[in-house]
Amino acid sequence: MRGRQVAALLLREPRLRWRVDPRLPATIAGQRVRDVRRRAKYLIIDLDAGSLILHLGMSGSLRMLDPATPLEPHDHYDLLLESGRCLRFNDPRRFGSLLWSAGDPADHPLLAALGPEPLTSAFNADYLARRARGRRVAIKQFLMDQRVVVGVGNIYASEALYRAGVHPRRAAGRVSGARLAALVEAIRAVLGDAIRAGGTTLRDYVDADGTPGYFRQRLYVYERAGRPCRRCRTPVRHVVQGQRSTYYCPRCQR
DNA sequence: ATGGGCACCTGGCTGC
DNA sequence: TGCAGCCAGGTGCCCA
Repeated sequence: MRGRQVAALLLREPRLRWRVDPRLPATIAGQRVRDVRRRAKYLIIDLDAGSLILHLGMSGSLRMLDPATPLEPHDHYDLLLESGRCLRFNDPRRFGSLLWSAGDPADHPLLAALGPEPLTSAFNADYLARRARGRRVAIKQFLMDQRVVVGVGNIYASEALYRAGVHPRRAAGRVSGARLAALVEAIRAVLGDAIRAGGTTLRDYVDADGTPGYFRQRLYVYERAGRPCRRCRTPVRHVVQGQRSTYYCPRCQR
């Protein structure tokens, strides 16, 4: 997409997580794509006069295809390029978003308070200890708080806690410095491993080429309730925290 | 400031 | 075969 010009935005269904501004197609038509990048789970498409901020939510996907490709249910918008290609967004649950930022997207309200990227040096044991101090929220929910660290979703939170040997219900402020350091490394490792495996396909996730991710086979606890812990054979437990499923080994995680 | 719960929405699966 | 109930990869917002 880089260097191409936006020919049009075809907005079929503006009712996404936030209603897409009906003036957006007129705003971006004719602008050149200066860069395509990512911050947390937001995709940022920098144009001449501002940036598009996209999010896939739980069920969203983007495909680069020929604009003549027949529409499928939940194809909510097409970003047409002057090159003749088309970026098509599909999202059954409509938890995804399409926003416009006229200034620096880092200052956009949704991005301004985000925590560090987990694979950078800014995310380290000292940082995590400082943020966790005094916090009584469960460590699992703390790790999923995007103001603390971005990118750790429901699957990888459980997996990282397992790898670090930390009980998901322990108060964030009561996890020792050594264990927080182990958590930093566990988060880095699990995200790296998952990325190398192409992601985790639970049901229907596929990458831009249509390839599923193979990390599901390497999950230690997620969706393994009742099955033996791979390390100690104790049955994996399932609990609910903040309306989200959590999986852990009661023997390996303290 | 913090923590907890709800909201947004559709589809797929299970069990009766 | 139909249908109610439950669950799902995210995360902002409101209230106590």
